[in-house]
Amino acid sequence: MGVPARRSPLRRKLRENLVETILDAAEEVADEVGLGGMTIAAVAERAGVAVGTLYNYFPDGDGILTALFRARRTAIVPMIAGAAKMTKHLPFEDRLRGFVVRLLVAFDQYARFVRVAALADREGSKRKPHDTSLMDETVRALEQIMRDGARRKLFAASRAPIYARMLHGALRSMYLWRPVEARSNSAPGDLIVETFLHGVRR
Amino acid sequence: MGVPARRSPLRRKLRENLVETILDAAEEVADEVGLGGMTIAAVAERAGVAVGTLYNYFPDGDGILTALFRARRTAIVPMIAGAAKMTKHLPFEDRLRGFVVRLLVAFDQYARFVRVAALADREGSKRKPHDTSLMDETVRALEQIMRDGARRKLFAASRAPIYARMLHGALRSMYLWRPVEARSNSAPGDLIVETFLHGVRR
Amino acid sequence: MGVPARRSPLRRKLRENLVETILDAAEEVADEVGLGGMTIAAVAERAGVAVGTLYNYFPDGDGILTALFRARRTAIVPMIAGAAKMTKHLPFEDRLRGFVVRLLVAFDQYARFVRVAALADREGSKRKPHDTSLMDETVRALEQIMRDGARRKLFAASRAPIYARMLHGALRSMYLWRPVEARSNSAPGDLIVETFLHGVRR
Amino acid sequence: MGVPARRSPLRRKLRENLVETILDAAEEVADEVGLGGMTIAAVAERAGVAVGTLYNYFPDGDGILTALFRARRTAIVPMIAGAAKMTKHLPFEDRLRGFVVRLLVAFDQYARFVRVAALADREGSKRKPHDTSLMDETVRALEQIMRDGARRKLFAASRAPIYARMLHGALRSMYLWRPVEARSNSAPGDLIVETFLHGVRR
DNA sequence: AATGAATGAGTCTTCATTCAT
DNA sequence: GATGAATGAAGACTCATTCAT
Repeated sequence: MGVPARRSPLRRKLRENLVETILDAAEEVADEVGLGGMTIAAVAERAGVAVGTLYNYFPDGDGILTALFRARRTAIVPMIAGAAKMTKHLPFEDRLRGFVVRLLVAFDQYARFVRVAALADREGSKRKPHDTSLMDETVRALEQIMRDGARRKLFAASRAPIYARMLHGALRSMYLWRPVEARSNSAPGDLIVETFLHGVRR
Repeated sequence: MGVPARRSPLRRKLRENLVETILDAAEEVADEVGLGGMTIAAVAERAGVAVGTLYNYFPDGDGILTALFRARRTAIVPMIAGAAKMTKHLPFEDRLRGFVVRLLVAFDQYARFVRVAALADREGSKRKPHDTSLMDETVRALEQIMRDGARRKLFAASRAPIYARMLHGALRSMYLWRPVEARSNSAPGDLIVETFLHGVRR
Repeated sequence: MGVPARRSPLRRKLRENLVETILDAAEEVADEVGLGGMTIAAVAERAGVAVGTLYNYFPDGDGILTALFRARRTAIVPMIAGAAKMTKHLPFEDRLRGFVVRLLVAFDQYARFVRVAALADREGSKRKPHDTSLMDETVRALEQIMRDGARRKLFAASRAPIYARMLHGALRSMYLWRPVEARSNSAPGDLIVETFLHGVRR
Repeated sequence: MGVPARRSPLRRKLRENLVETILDAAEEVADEVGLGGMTIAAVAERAGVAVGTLYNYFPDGDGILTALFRARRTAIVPMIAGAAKMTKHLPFEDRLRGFVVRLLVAFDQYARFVRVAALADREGSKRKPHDTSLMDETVRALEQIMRDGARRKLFAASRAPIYARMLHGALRSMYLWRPVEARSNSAPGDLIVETFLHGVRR
């Protein structure tokens, strides 16, 4: 089955929030064996419930993933949107710095899911393509900030979408790589942003 | 026991080179439904042969993917290595520009596979993790160029790996996005490189 | 993905003891079409369950046969060993008579399996060679009794293994033939033993 | 495939007698991996010909076995019949001794096939039950001899079939066991016959 | 006549989903 | 609601048989 086992008595954290327990389990399993390697049985076992129980809360296997992506999105997207909004009044460079710092903080808070989502964007699994809103939202927020920069005549408006993707990709690459290194180190993110900003400057 | 065979009116294009036909079919299918969604039957149908025929050329399903990755790697990695070597004598900035141009040309030549490989790096499918040498090789070449830049005192040596990943991620992101747009447009790649180079400059 | 389940109107006789139901089904099928002709689907159908159910109880097809041989061995071998032990104190001839009578009673109780096992000893099927302990155990017990006879100077010790195999083969041949005739007839077995005993006498 | 390989140049013993070459190959393979484990490809490889060639000589896979059994029967049955006939004039005991000696000589001449046939009698393979004439013929000849003995009032006529099977089984068991030991040793066979004869005597 | 690649039906095995308890 | 055994469609793989060369 690929997934270790960890026997049932765990996760009994009160039937109170079984939905969240199941989503956590799915997230863990997906992180360990990949979306394509995830099985309903493994999720149920990790959650400490019977498979049938999953179907009391979700219509089917994809429903679990859909819900997981929705739940995390509901938590993370406002943080991204908030980061964009809270820095709205700042000059372009400070805004980008502030946004990215907040973005990475948010991502670290949901590190496991971000890992799952980052590897799932457009993933080639047998499952239906899932919600990519995390990436989409990040790119969208970055694009908005870039358009802001363009509006301030720092660069041509046509560059905004490319810059947004450039920075997104750079951060993603760093993010997926960093785990190997020490965590909770914001230096790489800072370096990327500063390099980008300097590069954008006239 | 057993039943007659019927002559297939299907693609008989290159019965001469069935292995390549099968690999192409696998590449197409993987590009369309993802590595995890790929089935032996789909590959066989796309290749215009019976399932049994695949097993005359490959030990099993994973063997097809292994061969696909090996075949493409054999074609692409030398192009990457060659791009790195051919630009060895150039000053840092010119070298990076030259390398990336050649890199993107190579990738465009193998666009479908690059898409498959880019989405498969570290993918979480039920299949064994496959050859990631395409990404690895690209990052490695970029890192070497970056170390070259560090040697020329353009930036601290400790930044080389981060810069390599930064640029790699930026290019990947642009590459996976661009397909939607017009192809054969080197502008986004140029913009990314120039922005990066300017950002790195003192 | 996946499709509904239908309540099976089939043999629900001992849902309580599905393992034994499955082993019985395998035994029946093997007796009818041979070990090599046995298919998982046939066993499942005979047992009145879906194929998937077999895999809830056994790791794979061979696992079913392994379990069948183990189960029957567990039941029969002690009967053989018991027959040998219970007759230990008797003089050679009486011992052999007593042993064979008990042996045949035991075999008649497990007639179907004995038939399967007798035809499977050293069988050349595509399946892994299975437990041959039934034959082995019988020959071993006979050999021990024969050594007992040799110890009592009834014949040379070197003859014990040959005599054991001689009697075993004679009984096997009779056993596999008799089914065609009336069962529950101990006469042929008695005749064989008496003939053998007389033949051994000086 | 189970069967080693032994590359093609062998067995070129002149296309003269391809049929016999193929039958020999089938016999060897069956002896090594069992009837159930035998594949057409293995037989073809062992025979040093292409699979298609087999179908020029036999209608299908079973046809090869049918032909093998027929060919060997054609060779062996006359030897058995001859042994029975040549000893016809002898008194019962001498006749049985003479017959068995000749029988075992014949069997040793076709040891490989006898092994295959002995394990195949009623074998549980996925193949149709095959010609069992070797066993049948042996039992038949023994039965005839036994009836001869009964006619001479040495024992009741009803015992003839049982005695025939008894002796057949005893010899079979010894025969399948002996290979482990030194071959070309007629002592066990003699012992069995003498013991039987003594046992039958009043 | 010989070849052996191609064929595809038949089997085994997995796992999402159901539902009686 | 929770349970988990039962279900069977779907996918992987094997190998007897065919037939173009």
